[in-house]
Amino acid sequence: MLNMEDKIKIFKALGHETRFKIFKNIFTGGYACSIDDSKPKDDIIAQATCVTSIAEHFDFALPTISRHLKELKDAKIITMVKSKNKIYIEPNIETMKEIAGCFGLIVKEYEEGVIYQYDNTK
Amino acid sequence: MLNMEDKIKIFKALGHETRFKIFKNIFTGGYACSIDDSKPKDDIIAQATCVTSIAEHFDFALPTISRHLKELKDAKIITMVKSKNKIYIEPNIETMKEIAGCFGLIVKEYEEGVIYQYDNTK
DNA sequence: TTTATATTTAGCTATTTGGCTAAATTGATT
DNA sequence: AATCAATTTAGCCAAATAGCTAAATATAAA
Repeated sequence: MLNMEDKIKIFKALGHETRFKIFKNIFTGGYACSIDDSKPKDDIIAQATCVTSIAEHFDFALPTISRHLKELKDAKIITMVKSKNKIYIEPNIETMKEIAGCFGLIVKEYEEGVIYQYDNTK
Repeated sequence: MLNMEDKIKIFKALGHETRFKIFKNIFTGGYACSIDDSKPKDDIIAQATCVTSIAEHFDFALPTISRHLKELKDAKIITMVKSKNKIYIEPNIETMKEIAGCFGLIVKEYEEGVIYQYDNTK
C-alpha cells in the first residue's frame, strides 16, 4: 500500500523528462528489458536491460542515468536486481496498479456524481 | 489529448507535497469546491473554493499558494474560473481520465502478458 | 593476478524551485 | 472617490536538483 508520501515520490520521479522516458520505455517494452522466464532466477539472459544499456539511449553521462534509475527504484517504479556484476531493471507492476487505482477512483467518483466540475454540470 | 510534455508537467505538479494536498482535496471534495449547478454560470455561490480559502488550510503565505495553484492550472489539473474579483477553482476531470487511461493501459498490458516483470514470471 | 566491465559514490557547479515580503492589479463596496 | 478584498507580479534568497568528472567498488575474464 502506497501512502501519500510514496505517491508524491512517484509523481516527482515521473515529473522529469529523462526519468519519464526511461519509465515509458521500460513499461512499454521499448528496451529489451525482460528476464528469460524459462531460466532460473540467477541465470539472467544477456539482453535484459542493465544500467549501461539504458544509458546508451541518452546523451547524459552514465552516473547521471544511474542516479535517475536509483530515484525510480526508490519511488518503487522499477526494481533493480543484481546478478553477477550487472543490475537488471524491471518494471514494478504493483505500483502501477495502485496508481491506476487512484486515478481510476477519481474518474469513477466523478461519473457517480461524488465530485464534479463546473463545465460538466448541467 | 495529452502529449509527453503535458504528462511530465502533470507529474511534476503532483510531485510536491503542498500541490499534492491541494489536488487531493479538490478532487475528493475536501474543500467546498463546487459551483452551484442550479444557477447560471456567472452566479457562482459563495462556498466555491477560491485561492484565499484554499490558502487557509496551509501555513504558507498566500502568494506561495497562488503560485502552486497556477502550476496546477498550467498542468491542466485544475481550472480557474474568474468571477467578479474571485477565482474559482475546479477539478479538471478530462486530465484525470487521460492519466487514469495511461496507467490503466500499463496494467492491462501487463495482465495480457505484453509486458512483464521478473517476480511475476513463472 | 591483472585487466576489463558494470555500477555507484563523492564532490563540484549551474540552474531551478519554493519560500518570503512588498507592491501592483482588479473588482466590490461604501 | 476612497477603501476593501482577492489575487498576481516582482524581486529577493536559501535549498534542492541535475548535470559533470574522477575515483571507488565489485565481479568477470584473461
